[in-house]
Amino acid sequence: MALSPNSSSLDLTISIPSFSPSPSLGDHHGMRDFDINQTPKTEEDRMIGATQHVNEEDSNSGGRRRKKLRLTKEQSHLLEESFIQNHTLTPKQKKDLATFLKLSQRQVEVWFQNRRARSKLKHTEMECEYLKRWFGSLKEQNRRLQIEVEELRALKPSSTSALTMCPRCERVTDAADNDSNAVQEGAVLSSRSRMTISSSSSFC
DNA sequence: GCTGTCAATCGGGACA
DNA sequence: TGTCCCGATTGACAGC
Repeated sequence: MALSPNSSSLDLTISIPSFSPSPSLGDHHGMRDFDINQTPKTEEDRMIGATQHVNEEDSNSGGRRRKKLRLTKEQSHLLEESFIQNHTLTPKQKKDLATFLKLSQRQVEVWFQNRRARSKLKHTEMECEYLKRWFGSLKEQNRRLQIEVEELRALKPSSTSALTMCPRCERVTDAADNDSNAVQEGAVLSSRSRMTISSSSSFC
């Protein structure tokens, strides 16, 4: 397969197996979309190709049996390349691509829709993985902090009961020592200290 | 036989 | 109102 820069004069060799249109399967109520299993009505619609084939039983069974179309490697590859460039197609791009690939515009449209869906699903799965790992690290961090808290409590049981910060000078005092006004100079507020901030009481 | 993949279908929302 | 797109689902098929 060779691609020239000018899309209108692409030099692409795609193997298109002989195409046999499906027999018309009658009126499908409420069906708005192009049905690949129906007889193509226009020249463009007749461009449906790829590996589509007709099962003779279909026309006899009476039921509408969908045939599985497999795009050729070349078709998939070119569609993929187009998708990398643009996740959505303009009507002209769609028409050109369909003509070039000898597919119907509807097939190209469907391929892009499904491709976008797969792309989104993949992205969501990656996001899920990321969030799982993040959750794991947060759990681990939480576990470490809890151990740290336990260690601090073990060091001085009375001081971890309640620390209070003076709203004016923002110094931290031990509630247990409040009566004696033992103010901790330059105490640093951190996650390691369990404290309550009182807005009404003044210590200074 | 089961399972995964993927083209096609369906119903519905958004928008010009 | 027609067209386009999306999400959910179906169904054919391939690989195991």
